[in-house]
Formats: sequence, C-alpha cells, structure tokens
Amino acid sequence: MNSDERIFSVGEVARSTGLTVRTLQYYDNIGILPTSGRTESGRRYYTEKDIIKLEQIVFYKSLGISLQEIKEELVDSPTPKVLEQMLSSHMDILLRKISSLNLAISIIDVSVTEIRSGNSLPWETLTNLIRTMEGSSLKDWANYDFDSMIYDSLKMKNITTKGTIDIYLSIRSLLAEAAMLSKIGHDPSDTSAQVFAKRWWEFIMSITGGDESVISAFDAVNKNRDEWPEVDRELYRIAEPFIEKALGIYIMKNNITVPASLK
Amino acid sequence: MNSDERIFSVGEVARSTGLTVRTLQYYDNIGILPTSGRTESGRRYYTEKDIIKLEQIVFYKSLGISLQEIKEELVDSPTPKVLEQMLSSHMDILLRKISSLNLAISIIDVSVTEIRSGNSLPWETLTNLIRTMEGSSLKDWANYDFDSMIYDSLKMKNITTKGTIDIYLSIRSLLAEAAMLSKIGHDPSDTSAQVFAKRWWEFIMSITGGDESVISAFDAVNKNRDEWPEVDRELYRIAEPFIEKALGIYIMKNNITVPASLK
DNA sequence: ATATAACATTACGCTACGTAACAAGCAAGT
DNA sequence: ACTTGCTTGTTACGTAGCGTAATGTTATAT
Repeated sequence: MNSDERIFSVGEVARSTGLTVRTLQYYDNIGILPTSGRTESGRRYYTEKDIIKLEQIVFYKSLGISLQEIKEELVDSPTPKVLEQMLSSHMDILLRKISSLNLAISIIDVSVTEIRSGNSLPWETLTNLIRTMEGSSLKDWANYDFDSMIYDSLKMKNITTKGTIDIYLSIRSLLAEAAMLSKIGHDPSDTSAQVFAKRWWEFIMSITGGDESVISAFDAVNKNRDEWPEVDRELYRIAEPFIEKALGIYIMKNNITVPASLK
Repeated sequence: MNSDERIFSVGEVARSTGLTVRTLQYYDNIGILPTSGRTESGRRYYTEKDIIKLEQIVFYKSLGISLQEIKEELVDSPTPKVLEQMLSSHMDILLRKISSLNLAISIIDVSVTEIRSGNSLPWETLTNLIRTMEGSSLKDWANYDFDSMIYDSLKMKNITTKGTIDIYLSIRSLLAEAAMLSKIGHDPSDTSAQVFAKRWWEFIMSITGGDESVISAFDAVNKNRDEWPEVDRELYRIAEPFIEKALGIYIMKNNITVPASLK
C-alpha cells in the first residue's frame, strides 16, 4: 500500500525511547532488534513496526529480564500462556533477589549498631550465618500453600501473591535479625534485643490484628515448621529461643496484656 | 619467632572459605588479596593472616559491596567511622535496588492478572509509568525526617532505620500498583481494584492500629506531599483519585466503620 | 621409572552496554 | 569549489567477577 512508510534514524528512535544510540546498535548486533535496512552510506533505519517491537523489549528489560531470554521467548508475540509463565518465573528470581537484599540490609543494620556501640564485628559468625541463609529456596515458598494454612484461619482471603510473599519476607527478615543478635552474643534484655522484640511484636499484631484466635492459629503454623523450607527451619531453630526470651522481657517491661493463647 | 608458620595452598583456602580457586586467583590478580608468596614452581601460598583478611572480604562482598570499594576503603582495617559510613551509604544503594525490585514485582503482578483476564498488555503505558518512577531518589527518603513527622504523632518511637524504610517502600509499592491499575483503565469497582483497596486499607490499619487520632495524623502527612520526593508526588497525583474511589466502594461494600477523621 | 590422579596456572568468554576515536553528512561562509 | 564547524553515525576496546577450557606440575601407586 504505502511504500512511503515513515522511516526513522537511530538518533530519532533513541530520543523517542530514551535509549542511547549505542544501545540500539548493540540490539542490532545481537539480533534482538535488527534494523529494517541501511541507507546507501550504511546508516541504520527503522520502521514503525520496529519501534513497537522495541517498546516491548524495553518493557521486559525494565523488569530485569535478560536480553537473551527476551530474544528467545518474548520478542515475537508469545502466546499468553508462555508470557504468563515467563513473567511468573521471573518473579521468583526477583523475589529471591529481594530476599538477599533484605538479608544484607538487616546485617548492615545490626553491624552499624554494633559499631556505634564500640564493638568490633564478628566476621566469621556473620559470614557463616549468611552462608546458612543464602541457599534458601524462596520458590518453594511462592508455591507453598500459605494462603490456606494461615489465611483460612485468619479469614483474610483474597490476598494477592505479593501480599503473601511480603509477609514471608518480613518473617524471614526478622528471623535473620534475631539469629544475628543471638549469634553475636547479645543478651535478650539489652537494648538491641528489646528494639527487636518491639518490632517482632508489632509485626505479629499487624498480621493478626491482635485477635486471640488468629494469634493461636498463626502460632500453630509457626510451630509446624517441618513443612517450611529447610534453611528457614535452621534459621528458626537458631532464632527461636532468643525471640522467646526477648519477647517475654519486652512484654513484662511494657505491661502488655497478652492473649491467653500465647504462653 | 615462628618462621615455620603454617602455610596454605589455594585449594585449601578455597575449601575452607567456600570460594573457588579461580576466585582466589582473581583476587590476587586485582590485588585485593595478594598471596604471601609463591613456591619455586610458581604456585601461590597463603598464611593465617591472609585468611583473616579474606574472611572480611567475603563478608563485605556478601553485602554486595564491590571488590574495588572493598580494596580501596575496607580491606586494611578501616576506622570505625569509615566503616560505619561505608556500610550506611551502601545501605542506601541496597534500598534503591529493593525499591526497583518491588516496582518490577508489582508490575508483573498486575501484568499476570491482566493476561489471565484475557487482556493484552499496554506496553507503552506501563513503560512510561516505569520511567516516571525509576528516577526516584530513595536516598532523600532515608534522610527524610519520617520519624518525627509521622512517628511523633503516632507515639511509636524507637523504630529502626529498616522499619522506617519498610513503611516508605510499602507505601510506594502500593501507590505504584494503584497508578498502574488506573492507567491501564481499570474501574475502581472491579475485582482488581477492590483487591487493591483491601490491601491499602489493611496497610493503613496495620500502621495506624486503627486509632482515629493516629489516622488523621497520618492523613495530614499524606496531604503534605509537597515535601516528598518529586517522583513520588507525581505518582501520588496519578494514584490518589483512583485510591479514593476504590476505597470508598470497598468500605461501603464491606460495611466497614470508618473513623470520622477519614471523610 | 612411569602412569595416573589431583591440583594449579594462564587465557578467553560472558552481560549490556559506556566511552573513546574516527568517519560521514549537511549548512553556511568565503 | 572549498573550507569550517556541527551533528550524527560507525566500529573498537573496556568494564565486574568470575566460569570454563586447555595446559602444566606434584604426589602417589605400581
């Protein structure tokens, strides 16, 4: 029909998408977005179709999907099923990254506190703890029937995947912190431990809403850690005695009325 | 004294630290951990001191600090002040990464829901939204006096840095989700929007504890977004009308008793 | 003495481009 | 016609943190 279709230079495409010229050249080189052709003098030009394809590439890339995967699976209009599967499995990767980052932040948080208190950092202990936790299989957790186990009893259905995962990440982050404090040699009654206990308590309250039956249901799930990922069990094993003591002291000190279901 | 100090081969060091031989060779090459010497045949060997140094390197690296920075600032016993400063500033970087990841996860969450509903993805809209948000300056936020602004009124002092940031990240994540739903063309009354409204409401409740005076204080801060980072204001501007409508419907449908301070 | 296993060494490759260094096109001035 | 100067495009090399492959060395078994 219209052989006088508009064509665009690399520069134009770059400006309209916010990418650099070099990036487009690279995309051409690796074949993820070949140009529609070259001018006599050897310069690239693109068509509208190319730009649409590019928009999609940029979208996928902004989610952190590698160019290779985009090229192999996503670049020429995948089926909804494939697309969904790709996105879901990529989400697992992102979740695991977030988990690592959370862990690192917790460690820094604890470390900075230690330094400010004039203590030196127990590298070896910390390093070992990190190694213990790094292997965690978050994927298991994404598939784990968290909803039915806790939320059934919490009567708080209709939660999104992200909501579920957020809770798990929070628990894990707090467990890690407790494990660190314990391993580093903190006493459950000292300031750091009490600040932690406060956060733990508030987290439990925010999830359970303070409802007694809900707390006991949550507690039951907690006890049932056999079904949790291996690494987390290990983490829990290290952290639990410390949490119990610190929380006991916190509750006493602050005259908090504790539901009967929590011994 | 003891010139017969024990020495270790690369292999031994590798096994004891969990690193690979290649990694140690690399560390030698870039000068972050030079060997104590070589045998006649040119093989590396290490001393106890080297291993201690290595432990520290591994610790810093597990936090995501680059080898170069470790080499320049941290590898030969930094002062506590320098160490603290390095860790703190690195935390900012990690927080920004988490923020990006959270955003990506929210987008995938929304995208997968769209796909499952049989809709196609509006790349351009999503891409623009991502670009709008990517520039956000989380660092500003870490320094922002969130504590005094909200927590003073919430009478919930003693919160850690991580606790503060977590709240900000949650807000930002929820705002992003609302903005997306809105931009994609969802109606505040449809299922996706209502699931969102539920989460928003529960988040507000979990922070404020449902206390009326606290909610109004929180609300006041929210209104005062002039002082928030620019990108977040933009985000809020897009999301607010949608949230207001969706929340109104949610509250009506579920017969929730709303504190008077929330109109 | 020699075959083999175990261990160590350097060289090249990877991801997604940024940063030169150089070439080509286009308008205005001479 | 030719130069000057600016914009735009091109390829080549470098980056981080190692993994992998190809090759060389030491210890042990025969």
